[in-house]
Amino acid sequence: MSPRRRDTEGTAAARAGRRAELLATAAEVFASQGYSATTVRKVADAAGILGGSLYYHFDSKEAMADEILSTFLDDMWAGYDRVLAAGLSARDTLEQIVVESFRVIDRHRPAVVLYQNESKHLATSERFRYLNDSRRRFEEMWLDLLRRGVEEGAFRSDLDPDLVYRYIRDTVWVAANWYKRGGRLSADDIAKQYLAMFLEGIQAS
Amino acid sequence: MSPRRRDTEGTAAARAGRRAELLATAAEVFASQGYSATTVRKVADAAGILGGSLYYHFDSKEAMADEILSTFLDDMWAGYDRVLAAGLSARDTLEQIVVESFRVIDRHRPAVVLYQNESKHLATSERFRYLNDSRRRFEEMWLDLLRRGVEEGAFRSDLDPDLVYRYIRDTVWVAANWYKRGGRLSADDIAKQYLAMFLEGIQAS
Amino acid sequence: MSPRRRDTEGTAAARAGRRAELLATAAEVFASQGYSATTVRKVADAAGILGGSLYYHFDSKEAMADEILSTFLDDMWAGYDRVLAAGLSARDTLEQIVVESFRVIDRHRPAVVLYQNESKHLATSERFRYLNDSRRRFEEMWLDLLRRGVEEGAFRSDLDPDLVYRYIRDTVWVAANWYKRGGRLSADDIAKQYLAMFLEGIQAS
Amino acid sequence: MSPRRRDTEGTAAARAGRRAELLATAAEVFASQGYSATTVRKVADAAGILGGSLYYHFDSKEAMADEILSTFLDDMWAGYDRVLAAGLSARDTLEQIVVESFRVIDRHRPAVVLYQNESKHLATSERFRYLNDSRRRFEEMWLDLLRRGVEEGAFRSDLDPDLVYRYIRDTVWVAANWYKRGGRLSADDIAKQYLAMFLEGIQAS
DNA sequence: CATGAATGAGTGTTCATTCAT
DNA sequence: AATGAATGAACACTCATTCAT
Repeated sequence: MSPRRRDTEGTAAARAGRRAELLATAAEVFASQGYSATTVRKVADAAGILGGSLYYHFDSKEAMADEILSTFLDDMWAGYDRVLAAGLSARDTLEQIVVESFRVIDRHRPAVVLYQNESKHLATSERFRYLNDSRRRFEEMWLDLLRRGVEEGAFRSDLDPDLVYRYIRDTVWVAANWYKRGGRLSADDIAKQYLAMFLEGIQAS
Repeated sequence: MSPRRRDTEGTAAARAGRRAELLATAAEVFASQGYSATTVRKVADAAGILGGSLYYHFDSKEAMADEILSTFLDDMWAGYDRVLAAGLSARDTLEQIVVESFRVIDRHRPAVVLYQNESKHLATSERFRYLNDSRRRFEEMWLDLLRRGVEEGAFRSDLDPDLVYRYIRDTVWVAANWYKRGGRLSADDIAKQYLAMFLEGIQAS
Repeated sequence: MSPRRRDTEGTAAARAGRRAELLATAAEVFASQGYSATTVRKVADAAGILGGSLYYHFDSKEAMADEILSTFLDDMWAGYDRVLAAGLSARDTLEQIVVESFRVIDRHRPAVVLYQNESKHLATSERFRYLNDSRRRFEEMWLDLLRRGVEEGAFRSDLDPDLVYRYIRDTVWVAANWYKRGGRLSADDIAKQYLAMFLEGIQAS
Repeated sequence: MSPRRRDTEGTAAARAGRRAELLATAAEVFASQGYSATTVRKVADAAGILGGSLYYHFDSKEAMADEILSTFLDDMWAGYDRVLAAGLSARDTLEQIVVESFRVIDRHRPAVVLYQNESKHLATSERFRYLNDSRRRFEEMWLDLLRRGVEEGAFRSDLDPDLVYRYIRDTVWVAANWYKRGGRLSADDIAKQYLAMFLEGIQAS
C-alpha cells in the first residue's frame, strides 16, 4: 500500500464519511418533519452548513431521499436473503424475518419512517421505481411464507392471507415511528414480544 | 313549518352541505398526497373550482385540516364513549372498541390517514392542541383497558403493557391506509379477523 | 307636481341618499386606512352590506374615490369662486380663502385626507385628470394672490413666492388629518389662529 | 490590521452596503407609490433583481419599512439631542430644531414621506411600537419648547399651544413631499425662510 | 468544501369584480 | 337592493437550485 494510495483512500473514505453523515442528518430531518415539509435549508442547518453547500455533495433533494432509501432497502434485503437462504420452517422463518426487521429498524430508523410515509408518493417517479419492485417482492415473500405456514400446519387456515400479511407488515414497520435506540426495550426485546402476540395473541390461555 | 323557514333551512343546509363536500374532497387529497405536499390549488381542482374560491368557505388550508380532524375525532369519541359507558368486561370492551374503530375508519378514512401522518407535526401549533389531548385520552383509555383485562384474567400478564398498547393502536389505525369501502372485506369483517389475531394469534392451536 | 312625479322624486332622492351615505362611509374608511389598503369588503362591512352589493351602487372602487373627490373639489371651488368674485384686497382674500378652506375641511374631512394622500397617485390615470387641473388652478390662484399682496404692500417681498405658496397650502390642508368636527376648536377658530400665525408669526412683538 | 481582518471587514461592509442600497431603493418606491400600493416586485424591479431575491436580505416587506423608519428616527433623534443638549434659549432652540429637521429631510427624504403617510397605520402593529414612542417624545419636546418660549417672552402667549405645535410639525415635515436635493433652494435655505414665516409671519411690517 | 447572492417557479392567500338568484 | 358563490389576477413569501468566488 503506497502512501499515495493511502492518501487517496483516506480522502475518498473521508468524503464517503461526510456523505454518510449528511445523509444521516437528512434522514433524521426527513423522518421528523416529513419529506415534503423539510426544506433543504433545514437539512443544511442541521448539518451546520448553508443550503447551497449541500449541492456540492448531492444533486438534489430527491437524490438524498434516493440514497437514504436504497441504502436501507439494500441492507434490509441482504438480511432477509440470509434468512430465506437458511431453509428454515415457515414458523422459524417468520420468527427470523421479524427479528431481522426490528434490527433493520434499529439500524435505519429514520429511513424506515421516510419509506413508510413517502414511498407511495415517491414511487410515482421513475427514479424510485425500485420502491415498487421492493414492495412487490416483499409482498410475495410474505404471502409465500404464510401459505407455506398453513400448509405446514403451523398457521391457522381460517384467516384471510392478504389481511394477515397487511397485519404483520403494518404492525412491524409502523413501530419505526416510536422506536428509540437505547430505550427500555431493545429491538430484539420488541421482536420477541411482537412475535408472541403475532403467534399466540394477547389472550390468557 | 312556514315556507320562509323552509327556505332559510334549505339555504343553511345547502351551505353546510357545500362545506362538507369540499372538506371531503380536501380530506381525500390530503390523505393521498400528504398535507404538506397538497397545494390548495390541487384541492380546488379536485373540487372543480379555483384556488382562491376555497377561501370563500374556509379561512385557510390549516382551517380545513382542523375541521376535518376535529369532526373525525368528535365522531370517534362519541362512539368510544358509548362503548365505555356500557359497563362491559375488558375483553368485550376491547372487542367493541376495535369494531368501533374500524367503523370510524369506514366513515372517516381520509381523515384517519391525515391524522396518522400529520398529527405529530400539526400538534405543535396551538390551534391543534386538541390532537394531543385526544392522543393522551386515547392512551389512558387503552392502558386502563389492558390493565383491567389482566386483572380480570382475560389478557396475558407476561407482555409489556405499553408495547401491547402500541401494537394494537398502530395495527388498527394504519389499516386506514389501505382500507377501501365496498371492498372484498367490510369494516366489520376486518375487525373480526383482527380481533382473532389480537386475541388468539395466527398460530394453529 | 303630480303624485307620480313625487314618487319618482322620492325614489330618486332615496337612491341619491343611499349613494351619499355609502360614499360618506367609503370616504371615512379610505381616509383612515388609506385608499390602497382599504378593501371593498371593509367599506361594505362598515356600511353593513356585503362586498358584492356595493357594485349595485358603484361601478368600481375607483368610481367611489372619483365621486368622493370630485364632490369635494366642486364644493371647494364653489366656495373659492364666491370669495374671489368679491373683489377684496389680497390680504382680505387670503383671509377668506383660509377661512373657506377650513370650512371645506369641516364639510369634507375624509375626502380632503384622501385627496392629500392619494391624489398624486390617482392623477396618473385618465379618469382623474381633473385632479391635476384643480391642482394647477389652485397653484395659480395662490401665486396670483401672493403676488398681488406684495404689490399691494400687504405681504413681505423678501420671501420666495413658491415657498410661501407651499407653506400655506401644506399647512392648511394637512390639518384635515387631525381636525375633528365638534372638537375643542371649531374650524373658524383654527382658521383665525392659523391666519394669525401666517400673517404675524408666533414671535412676541 | 491583518489582511484577514481587512477581508472580513470588506465583506461585512459590502453586505451592509448592499442592504443600504436596497433599503434606499425600497424607501424611494415606498415614498412615491405608497407602502401598501408598492409591491415587493416593484421594489425588486427598481433594484434590478427578482422579487424573491429581496428575501435573501430582508425577512419581509415590513422588515424593510422597519429598518427604513428606525434608521431615520435614530438619526433624527441624534440630531435633536445634540441641539437640546446645547442649553440654548427657546428661540434659538426652535431655530436649531427646524434647521436640523430640514437637514434630516435632506438625508432621509423618502423615509420621512413614508413616516408621514404610513406611521399611523403601521404603528398599530407591535413591531412598530417605537413609532408611537417617538411621536410622543416629539410632541413633548415641542410643547415644552413652546411653553418655555412663552415663559422667556420669546413667543406670543395668545395662541393655542397644541395648535402651534401641530402647525409647525405639519408644515416642516410635509415639506418632505416636494423637497428635492440639489434643487433651487437648499435645505438650509428652506429652513431659514420657514423660520422667518414661523416667527414673523408673511405680513409686511 | 463552502459561501453568498441570486433565480424562477410555485405556495397560500387576498381582493376587486361578476352574476345568477 | 342585496346575497352568496365564484373568478382570476395579483400578492407576499418560500424554496430547490445555480454559480461565481
